[in-house]
Amino acid sequence: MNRPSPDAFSALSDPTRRRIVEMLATGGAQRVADIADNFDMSRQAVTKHLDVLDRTGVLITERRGRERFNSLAQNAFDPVREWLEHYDRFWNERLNALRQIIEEGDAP
Amino acid sequence: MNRPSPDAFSALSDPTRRRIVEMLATGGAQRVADIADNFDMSRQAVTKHLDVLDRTGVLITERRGRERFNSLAQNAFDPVREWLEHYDRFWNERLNALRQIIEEGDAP
DNA sequence: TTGACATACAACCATTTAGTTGCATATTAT
DNA sequence: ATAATATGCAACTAAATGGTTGTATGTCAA
Repeated sequence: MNRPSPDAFSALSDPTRRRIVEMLATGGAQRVADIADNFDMSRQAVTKHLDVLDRTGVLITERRGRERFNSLAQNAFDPVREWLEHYDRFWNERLNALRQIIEEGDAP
Repeated sequence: MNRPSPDAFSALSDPTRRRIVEMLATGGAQRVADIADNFDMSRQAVTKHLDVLDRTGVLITERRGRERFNSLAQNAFDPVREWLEHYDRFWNERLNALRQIIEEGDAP
């Protein structure tokens, strides 16, 4: 009964999951219980978030003995970044067109 | 009874909304009904998505007569891009550390 | 002015999501 | 062997989400 893998976009859509990614990125806790200590919610709730991140490929989970170590995978958010870069091109064009007006209107 | 504004991350998390953004970015339809024509769902459902995008600041809505024109706002996804860029730095560091190993292991 | 058109408003529904609690299992330490 | 620890599994719940339909409102055209 495997749930469908959420995509990177929806993995990112939850603030708790973003905080988890931040923790792992900055070399913080990696074990489930240690990660959960940073949140005001149950360990099981955090586990669920970790599972979501795992299913999207954001996390790599390694079981050593009774402990589960979670670490970041590379390139997991590439689809998101690529999407943004692609459409940023459009926004930048518009931005350039508007920059003058904005600066003129805001400058002291 | 204003609903809380969803952030840019969750605005992006729905594929229908991403397609709407793509349509607007590529100069496609701007009126509600025309946008809705591109989807296999009711116009009202599309309106709800447009409202979500509007509340996050992704869209700018302009009412002219009986028509509503939707266009993209600039910089709406900046928080997302900044977040990604920040943590990409981490991933790139790890990637550099691993590149050698990967290349050595995979090269013919 | 009447009718058609574009949209808004509102109630409702099913599914998903984010959380909970209780209990089971496996591993380590004494 | 026993107890403590780390995690997993499962059932449940509340609220959010993504969709529906029906009706109302304002605007344009004949």
